[in-house]
Amino acid sequence: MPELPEVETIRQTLEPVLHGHRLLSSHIYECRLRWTLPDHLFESLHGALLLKITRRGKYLLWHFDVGRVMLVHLGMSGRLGMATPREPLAPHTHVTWEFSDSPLIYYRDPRRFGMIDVVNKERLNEHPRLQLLGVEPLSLQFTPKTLCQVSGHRNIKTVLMDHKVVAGLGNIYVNEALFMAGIHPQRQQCHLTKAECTLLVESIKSVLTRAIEQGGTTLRDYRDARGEPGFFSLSLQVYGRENEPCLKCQTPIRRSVQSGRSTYFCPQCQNLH
DNA sequence: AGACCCCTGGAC
DNA sequence: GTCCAGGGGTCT
Repeated sequence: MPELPEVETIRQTLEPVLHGHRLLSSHIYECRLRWTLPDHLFESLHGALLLKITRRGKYLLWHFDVGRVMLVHLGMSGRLGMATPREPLAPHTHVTWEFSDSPLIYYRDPRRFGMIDVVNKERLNEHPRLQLLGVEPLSLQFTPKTLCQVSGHRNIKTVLMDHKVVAGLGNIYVNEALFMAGIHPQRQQCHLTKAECTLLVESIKSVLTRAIEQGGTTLRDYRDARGEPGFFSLSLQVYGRENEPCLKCQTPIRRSVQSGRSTYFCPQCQNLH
């Protein structure tokens, strides 16, 4: 479900509620996630003050004043939200956290592809899920060079989906950025011109920035931490538009499958050579 | 690079 | 019933 703009929107809607509040208690209702939650995972955080929530790729990092950090990844169907203490928990609720003077925070994940972990601050960058992540796409470190330096003959869509190269992109925004840049998803990365790499980097930054401004993309069930949907769905140019006319040239949008994921593109506007 | 795996739920 | 889904880890 959530790609970088959705995770960032959740961060932005959750942090103002929790920052400066103390974690009083937590409860694990369902320990089966991508990796099973240990019984006492959150114990070291009880009584700790939440300093801030940051984001790295699609991971949310909850920094506590005891030198511990909680990592949360939402997988495909994970959701962080707020509930009143009395209301019954929705199905597939894995964890709830009770913070001082705050609504009850829950994590819910029907497909169980998400993960939650807690680590020492000093060990954060060595965490197996973080240490191999590439650059942040909205940072100054993400440049045309990032794409040029990748070795091999992979197609450009696969390269952009590779979090070791650039962290946080997903299927929606890769499709959208490639359309915006006029680059066919099956182009070999090593055959892109410098100008195309530049345009692609600009397109990625542009589409992510606009998506964050719209609160992300709600296709089915994505909601921010307040329960609000995202409105970038209204701005999608190719994703999910198979057989619909290209918004630039009217040619029907095509769908193919690359690495098991749907790829949407305009065969007219997106150059293969 | 690609196939397969992990899961549930919704559309058809 | 079948197919599909915004994730990614782990094998060959």
